[in-house]
Amino acid sequence: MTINIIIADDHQLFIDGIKSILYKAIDITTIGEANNGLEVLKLLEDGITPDVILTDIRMPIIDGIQLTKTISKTYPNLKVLALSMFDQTADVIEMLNAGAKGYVTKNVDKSELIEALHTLVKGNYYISKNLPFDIQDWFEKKLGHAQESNLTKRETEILQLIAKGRTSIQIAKHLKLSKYTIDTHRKNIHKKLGIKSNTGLVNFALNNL
Amino acid sequence: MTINIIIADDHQLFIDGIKSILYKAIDITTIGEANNGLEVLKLLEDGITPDVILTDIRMPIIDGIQLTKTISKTYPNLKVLALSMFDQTADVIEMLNAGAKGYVTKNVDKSELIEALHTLVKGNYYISKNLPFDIQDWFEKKLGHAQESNLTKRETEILQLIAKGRTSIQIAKHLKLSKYTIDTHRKNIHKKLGIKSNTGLVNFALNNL
DNA sequence: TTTCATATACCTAATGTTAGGTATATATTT
DNA sequence: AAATATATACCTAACATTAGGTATATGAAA
Repeated sequence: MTINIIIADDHQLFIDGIKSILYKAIDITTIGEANNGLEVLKLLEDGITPDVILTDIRMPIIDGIQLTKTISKTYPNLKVLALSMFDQTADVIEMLNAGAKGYVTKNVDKSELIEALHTLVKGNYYISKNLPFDIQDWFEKKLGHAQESNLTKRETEILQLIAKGRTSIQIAKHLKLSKYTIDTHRKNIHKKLGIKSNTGLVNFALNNL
Repeated sequence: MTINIIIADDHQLFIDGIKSILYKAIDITTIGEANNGLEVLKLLEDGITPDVILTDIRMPIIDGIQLTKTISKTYPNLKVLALSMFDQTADVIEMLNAGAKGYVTKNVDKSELIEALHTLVKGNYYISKNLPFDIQDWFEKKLGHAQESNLTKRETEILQLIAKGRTSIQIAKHLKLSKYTIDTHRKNIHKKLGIKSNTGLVNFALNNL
Protein backbone atom coordinates (compact mmCIF):
# COMPACT_ATOMS: atom_id res chain seq x y z
CA MET A 1 0.00 0.00 0.00
CA THR A 2 1.30 3.40 -0.93
CA ILE A 3 2.11 5.83 1.86
CA ASN A 4 0.91 9.32 1.06
CA ILE A 5 2.68 12.18 2.76
CA ILE A 6 2.65 15.94 3.06
CA ILE A 7 5.94 17.73 3.68
CA ALA A 8 5.89 20.96 5.66
CA ASP A 9 8.91 23.20 6.04
CA ASP A 10 9.46 26.91 5.64
CA HIS A 11 12.56 26.31 3.57
CA GLN A 12 11.48 25.22 0.12
CA LEU A 13 14.98 23.92 -0.55
CA PHE A 14 14.59 21.45 2.26
CA ILE A 15 11.22 20.24 0.95
CA ASP A 16 12.79 19.68 -2.43
CA GLY A 17 15.60 17.75 -0.80
CA ILE A 18 13.22 15.40 0.99
CA LYS A 19 11.18 14.98 -2.16
CA SER A 20 14.22 13.97 -4.15
CA ILE A 21 15.26 11.55 -1.42
CA LEU A 22 11.81 9.95 -1.47
CA TYR A 23 11.37 10.09 -5.20
CA LYS A 24 12.78 6.62 -5.77
CA ALA A 25 10.87 5.01 -2.91
CA ILE A 26 8.16 3.37 -4.90
CA ASP A 27 5.63 3.07 -2.10
CA ILE A 28 5.90 6.64 -0.83
CA THR A 29 4.17 9.50 -2.61
CA THR A 30 4.36 13.18 -1.77
CA ILE A 31 0.82 14.41 -2.27
CA GLY A 32 1.27 17.87 -0.85
CA GLU A 33 3.73 20.41 0.46
CA ALA A 34 3.42 23.44 2.67
CA ASN A 35 5.61 26.22 4.01
CA ASN A 36 3.81 26.54 7.33
CA GLY A 37 1.26 24.82 9.52
CA LEU A 38 -1.67 26.81 8.25
CA GLU A 39 -1.05 25.61 4.71
CA VAL A 40 -1.07 22.03 5.95
CA LEU A 41 -4.44 22.53 7.63
CA LYS A 42 -5.78 24.09 4.45
CA LEU A 43 -4.70 21.07 2.44
CA LEU A 44 -6.43 18.78 4.92
CA GLU A 45 -9.59 20.86 4.88
CA ASP A 46 -9.56 20.67 1.12
CA GLY A 47 -9.76 16.95 1.54
CA ILE A 48 -6.23 15.77 0.88
CA THR A 49 -5.85 12.56 2.90
CA PRO A 50 -2.22 11.76 3.60
CA ASP A 51 -1.07 9.00 5.91
CA VAL A 52 1.78 10.98 7.42
CA ILE A 53 2.69 14.65 7.82
CA LEU A 54 6.43 15.22 7.75
CA THR A 55 6.89 18.56 9.44
CA ASP A 56 9.47 20.94 10.70
CA ILE A 57 8.94 22.35 14.17
CA ARG A 58 9.72 26.00 13.69
CA MET A 59 7.58 27.54 11.00
CA PRO A 60 5.79 30.88 10.64
CA ILE A 61 2.05 31.51 11.20
CA ILE A 62 1.30 28.10 12.69
CA ASP A 63 4.30 26.17 13.96
CA GLY A 64 4.79 22.42 14.06
CA ILE A 65 3.69 22.09 17.67
CA GLN A 66 0.36 23.82 17.22
CA LEU A 67 -0.13 21.99 13.92
CA THR A 68 0.45 18.65 15.63
CA LYS A 69 -2.02 19.48 18.40
CA THR A 70 -4.69 20.37 15.88
CA ILE A 71 -4.07 17.25 13.82
CA SER A 72 -4.22 15.00 16.89
CA LYS A 73 -7.63 16.38 17.63
CA THR A 74 -9.18 16.65 14.19
CA TYR A 75 -7.47 13.85 12.29
CA PRO A 76 -6.62 11.31 14.97
CA ASN A 77 -5.46 8.62 12.56
CA LEU A 78 -3.09 10.91 10.75
CA LYS A 79 0.51 10.48 11.89
CA VAL A 80 2.94 13.32 12.41
CA LEU A 81 6.65 12.76 11.92
CA ALA A 82 8.70 15.62 13.39
CA LEU A 83 11.84 16.95 11.81
CA SER A 84 14.30 18.95 13.80
CA MET A 85 17.78 20.33 14.09
CA PHE A 86 19.92 18.83 16.82
CA ASP A 87 19.83 21.67 19.22
CA GLN A 88 16.10 21.84 19.84
CA THR A 89 15.60 19.24 22.53
CA ALA A 90 12.82 21.09 24.29
CA ASP A 91 10.87 21.64 21.08
CA VAL A 92 11.05 18.01 20.15
CA ILE A 93 9.69 16.97 23.50
CA GLU A 94 6.87 19.43 23.03
CA MET A 95 6.14 17.96 19.61
CA LEU A 96 5.94 14.45 20.96
CA ASN A 97 3.73 15.59 23.78
CA ALA A 98 1.51 17.32 21.25
CA GLY A 99 0.94 13.96 19.62
CA ALA A 100 3.71 13.44 17.07
CA LYS A 101 4.39 9.76 16.51
CA GLY A 102 7.97 10.04 15.45
CA TYR A 103 11.04 12.20 15.28
CA VAL A 104 14.00 12.29 12.92
CA THR A 105 16.85 14.71 12.56
CA LYS A 106 17.28 16.81 9.46
CA ASN A 107 20.51 15.05 8.50
CA VAL A 108 18.64 11.77 8.36
CA ASP A 109 19.64 9.45 5.56
CA LYS A 110 17.30 7.98 3.03
CA SER A 111 16.88 4.51 4.47
CA GLU A 112 16.15 5.79 7.95
CA LEU A 113 13.54 8.22 6.71
CA ILE A 114 11.77 5.48 4.81
CA GLU A 115 11.97 3.17 7.79
CA ALA A 116 10.50 5.87 9.99
CA LEU A 117 7.57 6.39 7.64
CA HIS A 118 6.81 2.68 7.49
CA THR A 119 7.04 2.39 11.24
CA LEU A 120 4.57 5.21 11.77
CA VAL A 121 2.08 3.87 9.27
CA LYS A 122 2.07 0.57 11.12
CA GLY A 123 0.99 2.45 14.20
CA ASN A 124 4.29 2.44 16.04
CA TYR A 125 6.55 5.21 17.26
CA TYR A 126 9.86 6.02 15.62
CA ILE A 127 12.71 7.88 17.26
CA SER A 128 16.09 8.48 15.62
CA LYS A 129 18.92 6.55 17.17
CA ASN A 130 21.48 9.31 16.82
CA LEU A 131 19.70 11.60 19.23
CA PRO A 132 20.73 13.42 22.37
CA PHE A 133 20.40 10.88 25.15
CA ASP A 134 18.10 12.99 27.21
CA ILE A 135 15.46 12.83 24.49
CA GLN A 136 15.81 9.09 24.10
CA ASP A 137 15.51 8.54 27.83
CA TRP A 138 12.52 10.80 28.11
CA PHE A 139 10.84 9.08 25.22
CA GLU A 140 11.45 5.59 26.51
CA LYS A 141 9.90 6.60 29.78
CA LYS A 142 6.93 8.08 27.95
CA LEU A 143 6.51 4.96 25.85
CA GLY A 144 6.79 2.73 28.86
CA HIS A 145 3.87 4.54 30.36
CA ALA A 146 1.91 5.21 27.22
CA GLN A 147 2.01 1.75 25.76
CA GLU A 148 1.27 -0.68 28.50
CA SER A 149 0.27 0.46 31.91
CA ASN A 150 -1.26 3.72 30.91
CA LEU A 151 -4.72 2.31 30.58
CA THR A 152 -6.24 0.85 33.71
CA LYS A 153 -8.02 -2.51 33.71
CA ARG A 154 -11.38 -0.85 33.58
CA GLU A 155 -10.33 1.43 30.73
CA THR A 156 -8.97 -1.46 28.71
CA GLU A 157 -12.17 -3.38 29.29
CA ILE A 158 -14.26 -0.47 28.09
CA LEU A 159 -12.01 0.22 25.12
CA GLN A 160 -12.47 -3.35 23.95
CA LEU A 161 -16.22 -2.99 24.15
CA ILE A 162 -16.07 0.29 22.22
CA ALA A 163 -14.00 -1.43 19.55
CA LYS A 164 -16.71 -4.05 19.24
CA GLY A 165 -19.19 -1.35 18.43
CA ARG A 166 -21.03 -1.06 21.72
CA THR A 167 -22.49 2.33 22.58
CA SER A 168 -21.93 3.97 25.94
CA ILE A 169 -25.41 2.99 27.04
CA GLN A 170 -24.93 -0.64 26.05
CA ILE A 171 -21.62 -0.78 27.87
CA ALA A 172 -23.20 0.85 30.91
CA LYS A 173 -25.92 -1.78 31.02
CA HIS A 174 -23.44 -4.58 30.49
CA LEU A 175 -21.22 -3.42 33.36
CA LYS A 176 -24.15 -2.24 35.47
CA LEU A 177 -22.78 1.28 35.63
CA SER A 178 -24.07 4.71 34.74
CA LYS A 179 -23.77 5.95 31.18
CA TYR A 180 -21.98 8.95 32.65
CA THR A 181 -19.33 6.72 34.13
CA ILE A 182 -18.64 5.13 30.77
CA ASP A 183 -18.34 8.55 29.20
CA THR A 184 -15.87 9.59 31.86
CA HIS A 185 -13.76 6.51 31.18
CA ARG A 186 -14.02 7.28 27.49
CA LYS A 187 -12.65 10.75 28.04
CA ASN A 188 -9.81 9.45 30.16
CA ILE A 189 -8.93 6.95 27.43
CA HIS A 190 -8.96 9.79 24.92
CA LYS A 191 -6.59 11.78 27.07
CA LYS A 192 -4.21 8.94 27.75
CA LEU A 193 -3.95 7.76 24.16
CA GLY A 194 -4.17 11.16 22.54
CA ILE A 195 -6.95 9.76 20.36
CA LYS A 196 -10.18 11.66 20.38
CA SER A 197 -12.53 9.77 18.11
CA ASN A 198 -14.37 6.54 18.12
CA THR A 199 -12.85 5.41 14.84
CA GLY A 200 -9.40 6.21 16.13
CA LEU A 201 -10.06 4.10 19.21
CA VAL A 202 -11.16 1.16 17.10
CA ASN A 203 -8.00 1.44 15.07
CA PHE A 204 -5.92 1.55 18.22
CA ALA A 205 -7.73 -1.33 19.85
CA LEU A 206 -7.41 -3.59 16.82
CA ASN A 207 -3.72 -2.82 16.52
CA ASN A 208 -2.77 -2.93 20.17
CA LEU A 209 -5.10 -5.07 22.28
CA MET B 1 -47.93 -4.37 2.78
CA THR B 2 -49.04 -6.24 5.85
CA ILE B 3 -46.59 -8.63 7.47
CA ASN B 4 -48.24 -11.84 8.60
CA ILE B 5 -46.60 -13.75 11.40
CA ILE B 6 -46.93 -16.90 13.45
CA ILE B 7 -45.71 -16.83 17.05
CA ALA B 8 -44.37 -20.03 18.55
CA ASP B 9 -43.53 -20.43 22.24
CA ASP B 10 -44.36 -23.02 24.82
CA HIS B 11 -45.36 -20.35 27.32
CA GLN B 12 -48.74 -19.03 26.31
CA LEU B 13 -48.20 -15.97 28.48
CA PHE B 14 -45.24 -14.99 26.36
CA ILE B 15 -47.21 -15.36 23.15
CA ASP B 16 -49.88 -13.11 24.61
CA GLY B 17 -47.22 -10.57 25.54
CA ILE B 18 -45.84 -10.42 22.01
CA LYS B 19 -49.31 -10.23 20.56
CA SER B 20 -50.18 -7.27 22.75
CA ILE B 21 -46.92 -5.59 21.81
CA LEU B 22 -47.67 -6.03 18.12
CA TYR B 23 -51.35 -5.25 18.39
CA LYS B 24 -50.91 -1.58 17.64
CA ALA B 25 -48.46 -2.10 14.78
CA ILE B 26 -50.86 -1.57 11.93
CA ASP B 27 -48.87 -3.44 9.33
CA ILE B 28 -48.20 -6.55 11.39
CA THR B 29 -50.84 -9.24 11.89
CA THR B 30 -50.57 -12.36 13.98
CA ILE B 31 -52.25 -15.03 11.88
CA GLY B 32 -51.32 -18.00 14.01
CA GLU B 33 -49.79 -19.20 17.25
CA ALA B 34 -48.29 -22.45 18.41
CA ASN B 35 -46.86 -23.98 21.57
CA ASN B 36 -44.28 -26.11 19.82
CA GLY B 37 -42.63 -26.68 16.46
CA LEU B 38 -44.97 -29.41 15.37
CA GLU B 39 -47.97 -27.10 15.71
CA VAL B 40 -46.23 -24.58 13.46
CA LEU B 41 -45.66 -27.19 10.78
CA LYS B 42 -49.30 -28.24 11.04
CA LEU B 43 -50.44 -24.66 10.53
CA LEU B 44 -48.22 -24.39 7.46
CA GLU B 45 -49.52 -27.66 6.10
CA ASP B 46 -53.02 -26.38 6.67
CA GLY B 47 -52.22 -23.60 4.22
CA ILE B 48 -51.54 -20.67 6.49
CA THR B 49 -48.98 -18.45 4.70
CA PRO B 50 -47.13 -16.18 7.10
CA ASP B 51 -44.20 -14.00 6.13
CA VAL B 52 -42.26 -14.59 9.32
CA ILE B 53 -42.20 -17.22 12.06
CA LEU B 54 -41.32 -15.74 15.41
CA THR B 55 -40.12 -18.68 17.45
CA ASP B 56 -38.59 -19.64 20.74
CA ILE B 57 -35.70 -22.08 20.61
CA ARG B 58 -36.52 -24.51 23.39
CA MET B 59 -39.94 -26.07 22.91
CA PRO B 60 -41.30 -29.58 23.39
CA ILE B 61 -41.91 -32.16 20.64
CA ILE B 62 -40.18 -30.21 17.85
CA ASP B 63 -37.84 -27.47 19.02
CA GLY B 64 -36.96 -24.21 17.30
CA ILE B 65 -33.82 -25.56 15.70
CA GLN B 66 -35.45 -28.53 14.04
CA LEU B 67 -38.39 -26.34 13.06
CA THR B 68 -36.08 -23.85 11.39
CA LYS B 69 -34.25 -26.57 9.48
CA THR B 70 -37.52 -27.94 8.18
CA ILE B 71 -38.79 -24.51 7.20
CA SER B 72 -35.55 -23.59 5.40
CA LYS B 73 -35.94 -26.72 3.33
CA THR B 74 -39.69 -26.77 2.75
CA TYR B 75 -40.64 -23.10 2.77
CA PRO B 76 -37.46 -21.30 1.66
CA ASN B 77 -39.13 -17.90 1.38
CA LEU B 78 -40.48 -18.00 4.88
CA LYS B 79 -38.31 -16.13 7.34
CA VAL B 80 -37.57 -17.31 10.84
CA LEU B 81 -36.91 -14.84 13.62
CA ALA B 82 -35.40 -16.52 16.67
CA LEU B 83 -36.23 -15.53 20.21
CA SER B 84 -33.97 -16.47 23.06
CA MET B 85 -32.99 -15.92 26.63
CA PHE B 86 -29.54 -14.47 27.14
CA ASP B 87 -27.88 -17.66 28.28
CA GLN B 88 -28.41 -19.74 25.17
CA THR B 89 -25.51 -18.69 23.00
CA ALA B 90 -24.90 -22.10 21.51
CA ASP B 91 -28.56 -22.60 20.69
CA VAL B 92 -28.80 -19.28 18.91
CA ILE B 93 -25.82 -20.06 16.75
CA GLU B 94 -27.44 -23.37 15.92
CA MET B 95 -30.61 -21.53 15.01
CA LEU B 96 -28.83 -19.15 12.68
CA ASN B 97 -26.95 -22.02 11.11
CA ALA B 98 -30.24 -23.81 10.67
CA GLY B 99 -31.39 -20.91 8.56
CA ALA B 100 -32.94 -18.33 10.87
CA LYS B 101 -32.71 -14.84 9.40
CA GLY B 102 -32.76 -12.95 12.65
CA TYR B 103 -32.41 -13.10 16.37
CA VAL B 104 -33.81 -10.96 19.19
CA THR B 105 -33.74 -11.39 22.92
CA LYS B 106 -36.94 -11.94 24.83
CA ASN B 107 -36.64 -8.62 26.59
CA VAL B 108 -36.74 -6.85 23.23
CA ASP B 109 -38.75 -3.67 23.13
CA LYS B 110 -41.56 -2.91 20.77
CA SER B 111 -39.73 -0.77 18.23
CA GLU B 112 -36.87 -3.21 17.91
CA LEU B 113 -39.18 -6.14 17.36
CA ILE B 114 -41.05 -4.27 14.64
CA GLU B 115 -37.80 -3.19 13.07
CA ALA B 116 -36.58 -6.78 13.10
CA LEU B 117 -39.71 -8.00 11.35
CA HIS B 118 -39.46 -5.34 8.65
CA THR B 119 -35.79 -6.08 8.15
CA LEU B 120 -36.42 -9.78 7.66
CA VAL B 121 -39.27 -9.21 5.23
CA LYS B 122 -36.99 -7.06 3.11
CA GLY B 123 -34.65 -10.02 2.86
CA ASN B 124 -32.00 -8.83 5.25
CA TYR B 125 -30.65 -10.30 8.45
CA TYR B 126 -31.44 -8.81 11.82
CA ILE B 127 -29.41 -9.30 14.97
CA SER B 128 -30.11 -7.53 18.28
CA LYS B 129 -27.57 -4.97 19.28
CA ASN B 130 -27.69 -5.83 22.98
CA LEU B 131 -26.43 -9.36 22.48
CA PRO B 132 -23.71 -11.47 23.98
CA PHE B 133 -20.72 -10.27 22.07
CA ASP B 134 -19.55 -13.67 20.93
CA ILE B 135 -22.76 -14.13 18.96
CA GLN B 136 -22.39 -10.78 17.26
CA ASP B 137 -18.81 -11.52 16.33
CA TRP B 138 -19.67 -14.92 14.99
CA PHE B 139 -22.54 -13.52 13.00
CA GLU B 140 -20.58 -10.65 11.55
CA LYS B 141 -17.99 -13.08 10.33
CA LYS B 142 -20.67 -15.27 8.82
CA LEU B 143 -22.24 -12.33 7.02
CA GLY B 144 -18.90 -11.03 5.86
CA HIS B 145 -18.20 -14.27 4.09
CA ALA B 146 -21.71 -14.80 2.83
CA GLN B 147 -21.95 -11.49 1.03
CA GLU B 148 -18.38 -11.14 -0.26
CA SER B 149 -18.54 -7.36 0.03
CA ASN B 150 -20.10 -6.37 -3.25
CA LEU B 151 -19.35 -2.73 -2.59
CA THR B 152 -19.05 -0.38 -5.53
CA LYS B 153 -15.87 1.62 -6.17
CA ARG B 154 -17.37 4.71 -4.66
CA GLU B 155 -18.59 2.89 -1.61
CA THR B 156 -15.20 1.28 -1.03
CA GLU B 157 -13.53 4.65 -1.39
CA ILE B 158 -15.84 6.20 1.18
CA LEU B 159 -15.53 3.25 3.55
CA GLN B 160 -11.77 3.66 3.57
CA LEU B 161 -12.09 7.31 4.46
CA ILE B 162 -14.55 6.46 7.24
CA ALA B 163 -12.02 3.96 8.60
CA LYS B 164 -9.41 6.72 8.63
CA GLY B 165 -11.62 8.69 10.97
CA ARG B 166 -13.00 11.25 8.53
CA THR B 167 -16.47 12.60 9.21
CA SER B 168 -19.13 12.79 6.52
CA ILE B 169 -18.49 16.49 6.08
CA GLN B 170 -14.76 16.00 5.66
CA ILE B 171 -15.34 13.25 3.12
CA ALA B 172 -17.84 15.41 1.28
CA LYS B 173 -15.31 18.23 0.94
CA HIS B 174 -12.63 15.81 -0.19
CA LEU B 175 -14.76 14.31 -2.93
CA LYS B 176 -16.43 17.62 -3.68
CA LEU B 177 -19.86 16.14 -3.02
CA SER B 178 -22.74 16.97 -0.73
CA LYS B 179 -22.72 15.73 2.86
CA TYR B 180 -26.08 14.16 2.05
CA THR B 181 -24.56 12.09 -0.71
CA ILE B 182 -21.95 10.70 1.65
CA ASP B 183 -24.67 9.82 4.12
CA THR B 184 -26.58 8.01 1.40
CA HIS B 185 -23.49 6.00 0.49
CA ARG B 186 -23.00 5.29 4.17
CA LYS B 187 -26.49 3.89 4.43
CA ASN B 188 -25.99 1.74 1.34
CA ILE B 189 -22.76 0.40 2.81
CA HIS B 190 -24.63 -0.39 6.01
CA LYS B 191 -27.23 -2.32 4.08
CA LYS B 192 -24.79 -4.27 1.97
CA LEU B 193 -22.56 -5.28 4.84
CA GLY B 194 -25.29 -5.69 7.43
CA ILE B 195 -23.20 -3.43 9.67
CA LYS B 196 -24.94 -0.42 11.11
CA SER B 197 -22.34 1.41 13.11
CA ASN B 198 -19.27 3.42 12.49
CA THR B 199 -17.14 1.22 14.71
CA GLY B 200 -18.38 -1.86 12.91
CA LEU B 201 -17.38 -0.30 9.61
CA VAL B 202 -13.89 0.43 10.89
CA ASN B 203 -13.58 -3.17 12.00
CA PHE B 204 -14.72 -4.39 8.64
CA ALA B 205 -12.46 -2.03 6.72
CA LEU B 206 -9.37 -2.96 8.72
CA ASN B 207 -10.09 -6.65 8.30
CA ASN B 208 -11.19 -6.70 4.69
CA LEU B 209 -9.78 -3.82 2.65
C1' DT C 1 -36.59 0.26 -24.46
C1' DT C 2 -37.65 -0.48 -20.07
C1' DT C 3 -35.47 -1.96 -16.03
C1' DC C 4 -31.55 -2.07 -12.91
C1' DA C 5 -27.36 -0.46 -10.71
C1' DT C 6 -24.90 3.41 -9.49
C1' DA C 7 -24.30 7.94 -8.05
C1' DT C 8 -26.04 12.02 -6.76
C1' DA C 9 -28.86 15.34 -3.39
C1' DC C 10 -32.18 16.78 0.13
C1' DC C 11 -34.93 16.58 4.69
C1' DT C 12 -36.01 15.52 9.76
C1' DA C 13 -35.99 13.16 14.15
C1' DA C 14 -33.72 10.24 17.16
C1' DT C 15 -29.60 8.52 18.99
C1' DG C 16 -24.71 8.71 20.10
C1' DT C 17 -20.18 10.97 20.85
C1' DT C 18 -17.14 14.69 22.20
C1' DA C 19 -15.59 18.49 25.11
C1' DG C 20 -16.12 21.23 28.83
C1' DG C 21 -16.70 20.93 33.40
C1' DT C 22 -17.79 19.19 38.83
C1' DA C 23 -17.76 15.82 42.53
C1' DT C 24 -17.41 11.76 45.73
C1' DA C 25 -15.33 7.38 47.53
C1' DT C 26 -11.77 4.04 48.10
C1' DA C 27 -7.40 2.07 48.08
C1' DT C 28 -2.46 2.61 47.47
C1' DT C 29 1.86 5.11 47.82
C1' DT C 30 4.88 8.45 49.60
C1' DA D 1 -1.30 11.80 57.15
C1' DA D 2 -1.40 13.62 52.71
C1' DA D 3 -1.18 12.92 47.95
C1' DT D 4 -2.21 10.08 43.98
C1' DA D 5 -4.59 6.74 41.15
C1' DT D 6 -8.75 4.58 40.17
C1' DA D 7 -13.52 4.23 39.70
C1' DT D 8 -17.72 6.11 40.14
C1' DA D 9 -21.68 9.70 38.80
C1' DC D 10 -23.78 13.95 37.09
C1' DC D 11 -24.69 18.05 33.73
C1' DT D 12 -24.97 20.62 29.14
C1' DA D 13 -23.88 22.18 24.46
C1' DA D 14 -22.03 21.09 20.16
C1' DC D 15 -21.22 17.94 16.77
C1' DA D 16 -21.84 13.44 14.19
C1' DT D 17 -24.21 9.37 12.93
C1' DT D 18 -28.25 6.60 12.11
C1' DA D 19 -32.85 5.62 10.33
C1' DG D 20 -36.59 6.82 8.00
C1' DG D 21 -37.81 8.66 3.85
C1' DT D 22 -37.95 11.13 -1.29
C1' DA D 23 -36.04 12.18 -5.75
C1' DT D 24 -33.23 12.83 -10.08
C1' DA D 25 -29.74 11.49 -13.71
C1' DT D 26 -26.92 8.32 -16.26
C1' DG D 27 -25.11 4.28 -18.33
C1' DA D 28 -25.45 -0.71 -18.75
C1' DA D 29 -28.10 -4.89 -19.11
C1' DA D 30 -32.18 -7.49 -20.15
